[in-house]
Amino acid sequence: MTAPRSAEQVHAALAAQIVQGRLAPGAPLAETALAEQFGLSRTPVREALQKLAGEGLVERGPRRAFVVRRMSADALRHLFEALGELEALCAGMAARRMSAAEIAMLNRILHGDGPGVDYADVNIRFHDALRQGAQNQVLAGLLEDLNRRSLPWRNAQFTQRAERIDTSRAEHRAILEAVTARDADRAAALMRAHMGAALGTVLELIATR
Amino acid sequence: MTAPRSAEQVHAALAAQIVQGRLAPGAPLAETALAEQFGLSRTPVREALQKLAGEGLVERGPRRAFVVRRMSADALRHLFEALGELEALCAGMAARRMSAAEIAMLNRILHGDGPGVDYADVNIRFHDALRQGAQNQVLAGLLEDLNRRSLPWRNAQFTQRAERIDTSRAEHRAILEAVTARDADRAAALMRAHMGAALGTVLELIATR
DNA sequence: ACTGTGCGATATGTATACATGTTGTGTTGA
DNA sequence: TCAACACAACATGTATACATATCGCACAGT
Repeated sequence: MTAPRSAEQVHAALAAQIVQGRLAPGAPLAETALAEQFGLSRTPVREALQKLAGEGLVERGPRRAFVVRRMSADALRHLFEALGELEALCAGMAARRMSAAEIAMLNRILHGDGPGVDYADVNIRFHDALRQGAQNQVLAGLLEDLNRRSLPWRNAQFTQRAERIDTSRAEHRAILEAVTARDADRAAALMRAHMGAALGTVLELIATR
Repeated sequence: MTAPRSAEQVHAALAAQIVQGRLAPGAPLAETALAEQFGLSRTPVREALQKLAGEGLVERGPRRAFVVRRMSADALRHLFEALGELEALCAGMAARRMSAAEIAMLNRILHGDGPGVDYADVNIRFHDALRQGAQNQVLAGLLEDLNRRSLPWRNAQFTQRAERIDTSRAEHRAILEAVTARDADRAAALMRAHMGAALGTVLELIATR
């Protein structure tokens, strides 16, 4: 592992560590320590931390120090609700706007997968395709942002239960059907329910911890 | 007016100038020149520029220099569409969740003001109250963000035509009625139409420029 | 005359030194 | 013994000096 050589690489490295949960919420991010760790001066480290703060992955703690962002149960609910509503919004828009070729691609993502492809991959590609299908770069950017911010908590439980995965697959197929039928309202409602179910289990797991 | 937190003051000053249109899209923001202008070193200026870039008010041009963000017609449409959809989403949620007291306050904002209050103020307070009424800090934050990003173009035409203001007032009252009736779908649809009308005129004005 | 290469200027990226503010601890007084 | 004040240590905020890359211009060669 070659040491990062620029502010952007420091940013990417820290973001990855936070998203993967290798840096727990509340963990201090002292500029001097990180600079020494990355073999750089404080300046690019500072720059990376400020960018992370702007993205909501990091916040200021006591002593104006940067710490990995902590979120209250309420804040988490708000984040997950926003994520679900925006995904639903995009699904509805995608049902109206996706081309036949794009819908065919969506179909291939869900059904064309052999046994070698795991659910997590299909899940990401399915949601990505719908985001693109909404044909609004601003909404896509917002969703990407919310996804990053929620990943640390969604990754807290790595292994989805098998029955939940089966249910999710069925929900994906139902959304695809609604999109194929150009039924925007149904696509949005199904996506809202899908996200609510998926994120609800995460919330429960976090609450019981 | 030199106070501590110089970087934040530079950020606020530049953001205000960009939002007010005093810095035109594409205008170069050289670090050295700004540092001299503010009587500071490049470090806090740099910090402010990076924060502005994270907020989408500034982008990188040739020579890696910062310039005031330019937006294509498509990007502007996407931004305005996202703004309208999120406002509609919040309006629907607010119709379900606002307390009676909050709705009464909304009523006072629209009807309780004398002729001395201008439309722009009422408009801002009305939309703010609805955003708060949705009771989701994340969505409120996203909307605040999109508002900032769109302000440079919304402010391009300072004076609303009188007939448009009257129409907007009527639309506000209709939304308030829907919220009072707890009709989320109607509130959302009315808000979507309201935003579409308000932003549509801006888009036309910019296109004909 | 046009094009390609090389050099120079200028702005950004990085490193380091200095200023400042906060916090924790130790000492002193009641 | 407890509380309050002062000092010291460490972290962030700012300034400055240095490194590096990119763009424009000029000159030379075809």
